[in-house]
Amino acid sequence: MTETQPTSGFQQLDREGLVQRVAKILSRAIVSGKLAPGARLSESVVARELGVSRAPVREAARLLESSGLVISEPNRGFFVRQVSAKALNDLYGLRLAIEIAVVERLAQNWNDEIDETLTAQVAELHRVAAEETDMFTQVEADMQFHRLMCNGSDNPKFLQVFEQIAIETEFSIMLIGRLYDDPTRIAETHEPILAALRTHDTDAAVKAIRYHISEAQRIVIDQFRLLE
Amino acid sequence: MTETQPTSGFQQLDREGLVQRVAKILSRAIVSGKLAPGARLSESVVARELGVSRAPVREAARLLESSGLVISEPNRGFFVRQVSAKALNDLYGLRLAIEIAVVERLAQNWNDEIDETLTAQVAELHRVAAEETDMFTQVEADMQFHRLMCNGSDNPKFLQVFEQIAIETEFSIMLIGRLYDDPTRIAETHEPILAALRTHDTDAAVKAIRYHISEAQRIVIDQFRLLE
DNA sequence: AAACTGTAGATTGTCGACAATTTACTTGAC
DNA sequence: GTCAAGTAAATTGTCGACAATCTACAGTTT
Repeated sequence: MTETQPTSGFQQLDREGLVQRVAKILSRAIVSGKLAPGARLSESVVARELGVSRAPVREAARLLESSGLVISEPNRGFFVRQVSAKALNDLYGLRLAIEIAVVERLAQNWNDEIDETLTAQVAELHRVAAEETDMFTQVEADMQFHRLMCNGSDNPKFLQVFEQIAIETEFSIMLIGRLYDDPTRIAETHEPILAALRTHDTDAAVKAIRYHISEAQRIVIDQFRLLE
Repeated sequence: MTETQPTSGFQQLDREGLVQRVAKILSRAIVSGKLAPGARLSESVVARELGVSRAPVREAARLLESSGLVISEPNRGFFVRQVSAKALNDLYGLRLAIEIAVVERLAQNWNDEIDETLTAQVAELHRVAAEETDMFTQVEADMQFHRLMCNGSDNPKFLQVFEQIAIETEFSIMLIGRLYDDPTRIAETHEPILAALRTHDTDAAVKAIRYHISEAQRIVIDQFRLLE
């Protein structure tokens, strides 16, 4: 429906604006830990380093502000956000609320397409666990499973909030510096959720997701407190 | 704790930036319906009308974008968001998920201060209903009750998401143009929630909020469909 | 007539410069 | 030595101008 001209196999060339590119670079720098929490994000410095003017940098920073990676203080500039154990804990609280609603819907609107997608993602989880890939890949694969669930809920709002949560969560996990648990075990703990959804058992699915998120929360928070 | 200089009763004079002021003006214009959904938000026109340069207008528009009032199309500018019945329905779905989590917490962490605050707000609801104030005031008072609940949940994340929801909801209700229900009845339907919370009855509170939100959802959506 | 091409006007995207504000440092009084 | 006031450098806030892009309309071809 979107493809109007399937004549030649030309690939859509990069039409994303300067602002988006700057935002991506900055967000990578923050999530990967190159910019420590609390660090000042100087417009002039970033602009000079990237060889652009300050205007796109400012807009990119505003974008990052709305995804919660940086905060702006009037007349003082942008700073990489400080995360506290409490804030991280609260984040998981929000995530639980969202994901409970999502699995409730999924259990009712279950179909083969979603089944296939989620099953494949659990397989992917096992694959990256076995191959012992880097932490970023592991965390991303985990998040992707939950993202797919939100996407399958048929409510874009859940996905929208989840994306925000995902960015902050990854940010915090990267801060911890190492994976919080055995990757294989993480892969396995997704299976009860899937099993419950397959049988349209709403209560079991809610219980499974509640357990899953709470476990992740406990482990991450424990690890995080060690840094404070 | 925030007051460091309680010497004289001076009021904090307007230190909020130009961006915030522009954002507030635009947001008022959109929510009040002066700018119809789908309308283009021309930077140059707005800048000229307000007597400022385009830079602050752009930033304000970005701010509004993150609160969901406008959307930006690259190289084409900003447009007032179109809302569909489905989107509005989804919004209430998200709101329900959040508020369920909020009342669960409130039922457990109940204290006199919150009790007092919420009771006062229900009284306020009855007051504005009796005085037959304008719709905006009515809706705002309703939202304030739920905002106070989120605020009392001791999880700023819930409040943050709620604020986003509140803006979009008010926007949609203003679109409908008239109040969706009898104000007095609205005021009354908040009481079961409060009653359940007072007795720390989590299940009853969840049931009450579920009923409350679902009713509002049903009424608003029905009204909204008439516009489409 | 329908569809493509080209051009002119308008709008957004980006930039460098100046004004306003904050920050760091120095100076001076107690 | 400590604290306050004053000053200079650095940084953000805002602006007007130019470049890149889009939109609409006219002209041309089939």
